[in-house]
Amino acid sequence: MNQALLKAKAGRDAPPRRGRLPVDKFNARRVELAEAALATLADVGYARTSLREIAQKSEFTHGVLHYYFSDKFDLICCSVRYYKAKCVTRYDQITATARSREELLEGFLEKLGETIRTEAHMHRLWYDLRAQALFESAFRDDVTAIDKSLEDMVWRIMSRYAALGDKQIAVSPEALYALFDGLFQKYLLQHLSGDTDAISALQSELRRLLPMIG
Amino acid sequence: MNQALLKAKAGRDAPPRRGRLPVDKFNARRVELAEAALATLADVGYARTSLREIAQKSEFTHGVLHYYFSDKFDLICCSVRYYKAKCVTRYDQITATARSREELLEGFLEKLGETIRTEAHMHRLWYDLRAQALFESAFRDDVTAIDKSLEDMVWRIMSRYAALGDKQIAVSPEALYALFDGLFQKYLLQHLSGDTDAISALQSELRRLLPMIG
DNA sequence: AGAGAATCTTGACGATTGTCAAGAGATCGT
DNA sequence: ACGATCTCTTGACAATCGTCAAGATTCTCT
Repeated sequence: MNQALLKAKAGRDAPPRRGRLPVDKFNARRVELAEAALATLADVGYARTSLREIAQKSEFTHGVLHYYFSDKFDLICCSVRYYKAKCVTRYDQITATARSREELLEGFLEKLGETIRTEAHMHRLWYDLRAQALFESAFRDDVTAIDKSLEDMVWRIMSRYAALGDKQIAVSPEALYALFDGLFQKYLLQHLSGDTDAISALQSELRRLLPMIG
Repeated sequence: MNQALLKAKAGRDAPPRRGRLPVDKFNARRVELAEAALATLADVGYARTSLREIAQKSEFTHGVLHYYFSDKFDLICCSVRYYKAKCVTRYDQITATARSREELLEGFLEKLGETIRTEAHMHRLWYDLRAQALFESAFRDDVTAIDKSLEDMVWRIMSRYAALGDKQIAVSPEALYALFDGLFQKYLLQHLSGDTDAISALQSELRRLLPMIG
């Protein structure tokens, strides 16, 4: 067992220094296992996520998790950080290319509906982890950072939308994100409950709302 | 062991028929244990709430929980329903007595700050349970009902606020609740993270927002 | 090819979990 | 006061949990 590695694992943020060379291979496997952890979290929720179930979603056995992570917490924290990158660029394409308010609005709503339809489990993972941060201080910094980047994402979309209409945004970034997030969470629950109209209800709610805000 | 009781426990909603008389005493103890469950959920979160820890917060031992509830799920569902009644009347007093927009706004913000300061653990319990409902369908009906009654509560406050200024509310009840809820959750996390300015930040955010909405 | 390091599997450990059965204690009608 | 019923405790169970150590396997470099 590599002693330098263990030290790196203990400190939960520094990139691990390997004895030999392939530090990328090591990190690649960490990411691979983090993805398995995210899949498990999305499937059964934080409360019922176990290391053995995570390992079962990877191509390894449960013992390997303690080779790449110091403990369960380290693994889940790493997964949460990895999750962050996947969220925040979802609407950048449509924001950059849309040439009218209508085009931006409809493109955004289309993407929004699609992500609820196809990634609902990933989204509920996020709300679960954010709730865990209310109890577990080790999650708070990461969760707050993700929240902030989502807020920024929403603000970017709305800024472009307002600019296309030569308008000003009427509310603060916090309030805007709170509004979007609260609505998203509500209709996500409806969608997961089997309500087939949930997505279109969210879309028409936002179609009414956005012109009022900016 | 009472067979009729067991049957009542199996069906998770019907009021249990007892062999003898004191059906109220039976329900009173259920409520007592549900309160211990809520205290545990507020303390450690859903993921780490165990029956033994719940019993430890009551004056009984863990075995009694299976006398009053068919299983852990039944207990937590019952606790969630009991929780509902405690939330929705918090602002009724100030809504009824306030004689001006200013008085209502400041009274509301005062109560809001107070409940974050003194009942933060209870509030995080709610966000945890609502996240669990995204995974566990057995929670969904209760959670949706509680969400609705909170939405109604917010709408009542805002309606009164708008009426005192002879104005109309500019948004839908869903959007209004989403906005309040999203902001509340954000600043609750800040408050629990040790940010002593979180409450006043929420208050000034709402002070700016409410006059715009109605 | 062979030595040594890196990677992964296996199996075990102590602790904790939900559940339940057996029985002790309390309470009630008679 | 006694017997029946309700209430609660105790202790056990099988399962599952995170963790870790020992060893098998694979990879890498000379």
